Amino acid sequence: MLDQRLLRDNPELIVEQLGRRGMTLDLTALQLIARQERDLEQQRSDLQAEGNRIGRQVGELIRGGAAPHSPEVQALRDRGNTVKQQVAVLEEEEKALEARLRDQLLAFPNLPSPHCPDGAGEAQNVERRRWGTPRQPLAGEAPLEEHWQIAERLGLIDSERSVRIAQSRFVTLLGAGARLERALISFMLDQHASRGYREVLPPILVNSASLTASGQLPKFAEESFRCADDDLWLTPTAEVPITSFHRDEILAAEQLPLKYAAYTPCFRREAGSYGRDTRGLIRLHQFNKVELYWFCHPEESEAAHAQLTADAEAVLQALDLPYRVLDLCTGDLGFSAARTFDLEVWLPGAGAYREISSCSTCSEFQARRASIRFKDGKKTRLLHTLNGSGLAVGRTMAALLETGQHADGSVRLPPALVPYMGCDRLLPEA
RNA sequence: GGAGAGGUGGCCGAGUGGUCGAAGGCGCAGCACUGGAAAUGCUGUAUAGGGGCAACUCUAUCGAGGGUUCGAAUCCCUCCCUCUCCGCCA
Repeated sequence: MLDQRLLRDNPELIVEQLGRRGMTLDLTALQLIARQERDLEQQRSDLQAEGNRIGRQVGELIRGGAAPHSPEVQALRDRGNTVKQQVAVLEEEEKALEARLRDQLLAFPNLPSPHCPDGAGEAQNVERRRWGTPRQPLAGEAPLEEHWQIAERLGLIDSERSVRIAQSRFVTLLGAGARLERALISFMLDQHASRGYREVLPPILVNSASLTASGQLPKFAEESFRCADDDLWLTPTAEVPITSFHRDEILAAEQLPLKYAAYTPCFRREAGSYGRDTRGLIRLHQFNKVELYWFCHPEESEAAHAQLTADAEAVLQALDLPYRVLDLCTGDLGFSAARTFDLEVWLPGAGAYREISSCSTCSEFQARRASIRFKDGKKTRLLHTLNGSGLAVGRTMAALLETGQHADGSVRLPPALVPYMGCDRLLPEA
């Protein structure tokens, strides 16, 4: 959420910075509401001060021996009632303005970081670096298979029966496929734990306040699954429960940074993506993800962002999966993010880089929505939140299958996974 | 799901209509004492918003929301949550 004071005092900055996202805004009306709201608040609290004075006077008079129904006391009572009515009227107006203001403020995305490259859309994302050598088909070799072909051939997934259980865009993992998923989750969590992250296993049903705090609500309600009879939703990412883990808290500066690594299933409706990535593990309504999350001091968030991204990259490196890092431009930035590095893994079968992690700093945007602060000396300040996938598990499996595919039909696994899998390759079922 | 008890500041805990944002204690911070520390003493120690250069000041907040009253932590209503017992259950 944006700062109300910024809206009142310097709306030009908001217009300019959201302009970098491609938004055209006129905030004069909203600024007026914000100022009216403040003026009303001033009037109302002055009136309340008078009411408090009257109340105190009545108390003093009665304690001093005045009869409760003497004309003097009665006059004060009458004035008190008048004041009360006036306050009620002002309060109602004030609440209405406040609600309008909040609704609108909640719908604005975060201001992009000054370091975020300007651009209109994904074509303007800036590639920062590459790691590893993308596997290409050898001359004369058969074309490389896509992961879903490999997975079906090896009996690792069953998509058709999953439709029977749920609907399309769900998969069932089987045998070595199920085991590989589990191995990857353990491997990722172990690696992050060894790098200073505290492991978390949060609730995966979350309430509306939690979704609002991290930015999915109110604008993106159609992206999440909702439980009809409760104020509960299936979490679209562990970012949601972790943000709200510390909602309404004031942390000590010495506690920062707090670093969490959480495995959760994630649920997304993927509205508007019909026909895209319909096969395999790339785009599902339910997928597993290990999420990295930092709560940190505002002055340290830029370094934290680099570190968090490096921690996500370390997983790809440990798995020998080539990737590149994109610095998302302002036009491609997510709602809550001030700056985002996407990690794109190389999929040899598809012959393309595909997003496998998105590492964002949300500056104080989520902290303000969730009211998460820390004591900076005498002052209480909003902290910064950062999140990144470390990694999306299904997509990691897809990359491993395509990268490790062998002419004999098997899939070679990277050495790091051997202790978790108990084997170094996946073989066709006998 | 049924029955009962309860939700007060970082924590414990007092407070059943009148200067209560809230006694007391613990914790924490500063100062004094000390060679240093302990002990002791003194002082300070919530959040949000508004006004002011500042000192400071006004308003709100005792689970949440409404109500009664000139005045509510205290009385009434609704909701939420926690605990205990019973039921059910992995």
